Amino acid sequence: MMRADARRNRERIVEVARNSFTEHGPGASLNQIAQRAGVGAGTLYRHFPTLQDLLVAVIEDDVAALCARGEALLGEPSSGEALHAWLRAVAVHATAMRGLVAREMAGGLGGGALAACHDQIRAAGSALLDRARRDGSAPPGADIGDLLTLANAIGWAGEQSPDDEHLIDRLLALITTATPPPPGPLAEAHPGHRQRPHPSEA
Amino acid sequence: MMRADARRNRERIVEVARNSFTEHGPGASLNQIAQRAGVGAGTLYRHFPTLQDLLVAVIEDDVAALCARGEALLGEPSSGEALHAWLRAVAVHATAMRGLVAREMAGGLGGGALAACHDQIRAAGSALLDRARRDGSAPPGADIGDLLTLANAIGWAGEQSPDDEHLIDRLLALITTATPPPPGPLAEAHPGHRQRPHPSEA
DNA sequence: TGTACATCAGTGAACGCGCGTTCACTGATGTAC
DNA sequence: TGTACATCAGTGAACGCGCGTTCACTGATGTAC
Repeated sequence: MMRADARRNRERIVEVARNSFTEHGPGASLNQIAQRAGVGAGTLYRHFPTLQDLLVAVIEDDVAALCARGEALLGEPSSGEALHAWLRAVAVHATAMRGLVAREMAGGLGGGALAACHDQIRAAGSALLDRARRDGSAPPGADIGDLLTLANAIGWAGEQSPDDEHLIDRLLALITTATPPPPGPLAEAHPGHRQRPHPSEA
Repeated sequence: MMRADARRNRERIVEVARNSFTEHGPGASLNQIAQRAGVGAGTLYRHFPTLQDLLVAVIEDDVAALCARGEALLGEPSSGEALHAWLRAVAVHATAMRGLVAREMAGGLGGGALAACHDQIRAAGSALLDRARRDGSAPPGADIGDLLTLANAIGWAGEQSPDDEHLIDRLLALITTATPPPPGPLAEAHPGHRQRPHPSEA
């Protein structure tokens, strides 16, 4: 069994690491993570011998959350809005994943746990995209891999301009598969969002 | 006047720096740049006292090239395709700019030369977007700043997957303002590209 | 044109720094009785 | 329940490394005559 203090430390390290990757991207310092988690550097290495191990631990939670969100959104009446909402969640919450993908793809290592995460996300997205396709609210040519890549890229852009809260929403609105967000308080805050059909379609 | 060897060295440093930023992103090593350029570290600092100076030097060329391209594309018959082609150029060629924007925005410094670059790019894009708007081949709600941000994000995604040559084209095709690329050999290579209207529009 | 010289660009070893990583040692925890 | 003990998680100083940056010195270049 795992000792109680070991489990506590492990959890705290993962939590701090998530924040650090969010804040500093892939350049986050492991020594600093250990310090902020209140453990010695050696403790971090006991739990996560390689950087990849730590990244995977951080990501696994995100992946599980995104998959659960996707499952829930399958119950949403509008299949187009469900897909849109899920892509938004990917853009907002996949920060650590971006760092990981960047590093690991660069290193060419891959790693089994990584591939598993990738497949799970892809499966969740495929379910939403297929449903939207059957409803005709997504073009049959759209690829789930490309949509995920684009959502990640938009999330990256959002990180570059943390002060622009609505940037991610505006960029998502530029994607062809995105249905316009439902009217509501959000629409008031974005003058850029069109609620009426485009003149060229009239 | 500038000594001949000084000018040669300066040019070589900028050229090597561009490659290094392309290859390693913002994490490129200045010592390594100096070494690859065949100069001592001090020489690099004589020409570019701060990292920002070096980045600006690299970017100025890119900015000029993109502005020239934009100018030329204003003569293109299809305003929608012209905008699309220009955004593609931004995505492909603005690597160093991405590194700069990421660093400088993070540092909050800004810098006059930087702002000037930003304004030039924005002006070139605005001209193309306005023309497309008048033709009805771009939605009036689209913002040139957002389109540039999205093009940059797509370029970032392209760098993460350097093996997927057509990724940038496929992602650009997902943008609402993008007109489909003209039929040709490229279309053959991208089964994902639709040439006929979307079923939901029929 | 040829030469002597002053200027200033170029050099690269050296510095301090924070990084990732290790490892001999300490001590908290869970277990056996 | 209480205690003695073995296990193994935690510690953090220390290491080597490459980074950005500096600076006393060297030498190539452009200029004046």
